[in-house]
Amino acid sequence: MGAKNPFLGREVVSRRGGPVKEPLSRNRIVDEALRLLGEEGLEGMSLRRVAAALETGPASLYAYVDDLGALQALVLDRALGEVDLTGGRRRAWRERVKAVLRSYVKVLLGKRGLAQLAIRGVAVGPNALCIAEALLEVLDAGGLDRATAAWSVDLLTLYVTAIAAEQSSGHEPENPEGPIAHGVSGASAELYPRVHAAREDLLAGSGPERFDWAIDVLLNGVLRSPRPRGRHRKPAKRPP
Amino acid sequence: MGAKNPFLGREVVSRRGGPVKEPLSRNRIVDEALRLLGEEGLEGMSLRRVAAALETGPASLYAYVDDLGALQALVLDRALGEVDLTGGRRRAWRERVKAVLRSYVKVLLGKRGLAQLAIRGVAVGPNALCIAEALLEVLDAGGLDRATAAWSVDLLTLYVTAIAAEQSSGHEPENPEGPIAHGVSGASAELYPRVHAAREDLLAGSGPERFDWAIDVLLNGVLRSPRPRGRHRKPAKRPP
DNA sequence: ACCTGAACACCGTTCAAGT
DNA sequence: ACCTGAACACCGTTCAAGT
Repeated sequence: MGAKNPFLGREVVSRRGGPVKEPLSRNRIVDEALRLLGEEGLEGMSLRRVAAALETGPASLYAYVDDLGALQALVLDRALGEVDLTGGRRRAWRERVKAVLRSYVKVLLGKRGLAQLAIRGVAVGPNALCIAEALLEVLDAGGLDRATAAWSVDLLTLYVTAIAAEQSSGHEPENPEGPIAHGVSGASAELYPRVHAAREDLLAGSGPERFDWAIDVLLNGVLRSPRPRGRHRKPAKRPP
Repeated sequence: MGAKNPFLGREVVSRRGGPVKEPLSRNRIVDEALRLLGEEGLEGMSLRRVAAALETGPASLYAYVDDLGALQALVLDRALGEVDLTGGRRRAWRERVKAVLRSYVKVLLGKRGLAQLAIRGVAVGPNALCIAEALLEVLDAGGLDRATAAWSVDLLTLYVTAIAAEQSSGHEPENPEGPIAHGVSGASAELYPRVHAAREDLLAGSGPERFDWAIDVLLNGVLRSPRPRGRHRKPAKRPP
């Protein structure tokens, strides 16, 4: 430890005596987990790896986080904070919905394991609620009745999450554009004549093209479908 | 081993000499894995448990199955063979589409871990192709052009899988109707006024009600949206 | 050549023993 | 009271040593 280059390493912060590790906190844990998720994918974000990156043992994390599932939910919601909810305030409402949803997929595809994480278990953290709030506002501005708007938020976010997960599975390690292409283009003309005939259409179009088409389909459908008749479940009195 | 009750146990099949275990086969492995999936859920379907149930070591399975992912794909496709593709031949095409998709969700929700398995990684096995084939046929009968029909199959199956996974996460162990209800009904009126105001609508409706509404939305949307413009990617010549 | 026991490198979670 | 090393009960996968 004698003559070390002072520009290397950063143990300058050390004081004589005990270690000076920044104390653990839920925030630091989620930060580190999100970084690991982006760099190593969903499988790489293990409690043990997060703990190791924070220079502690895996048991220490349980003081701040209930279990792996809770950490995953926290990480997902942290990431969802990056979604742009403005949607370009001046544009037509349909374009604003599209803008928000496009930002949503962009965020989900921006970190390696994020879309896979989002597709298991719907997001319900504060940032997910902000997204629902923003979508409800825009759909309301578009003139949808409240019941239709509410169910539409569910439909739109569920579909967008699903399409992000599908696309991100193609981005992963090997697999030239995912396993779908391989399965479809290998479909025999005798057994699957229609799949075979439509194979070019099935594989046609880039990600954004299909995404835009799908969102238009969903919005057109929502606008032309009758108001949902689902009876409200009053949580107050329950039947005996 | 002297005087045993001959009606207990079933080692009557044993012959002197070696063991008489039915030989392993890919079929037996997939059967056993599917059974475990239904009884123990997705996490319970491990290679080691499947091997133990077949009275062998985990390494033995690798002669018949590439890895866990391959086994999961085989199990999923095996299960998809139960989907009813007839859709009631005499009905109107929209009802036939709905019938096939309803059978699809029913199958996915029929075994505990199946929907969770389906949502990770789109199905591309022979039975999945049969479903695509059947849907293409009905959509063709409905007068959709080939490109729209092709993209619609993707949209419909992706959404139906996603909704099954969402519903099945509610069916799991604890959680009174899933985490969504808890997150939404706890949304504060100050931070999320619209979510708060719409909370009854967001939670209203049974599974089938929302499913039927969503399928109508998708079909209405598909019928009223312009033909997708996505250029075909000819696999022959690629740009330099 | 085929099969597999044992080993390897990981997991999430618990808990007793430390401070 | 808080923290955590070590242990527990699992994983998927590999491979050498058997037949």
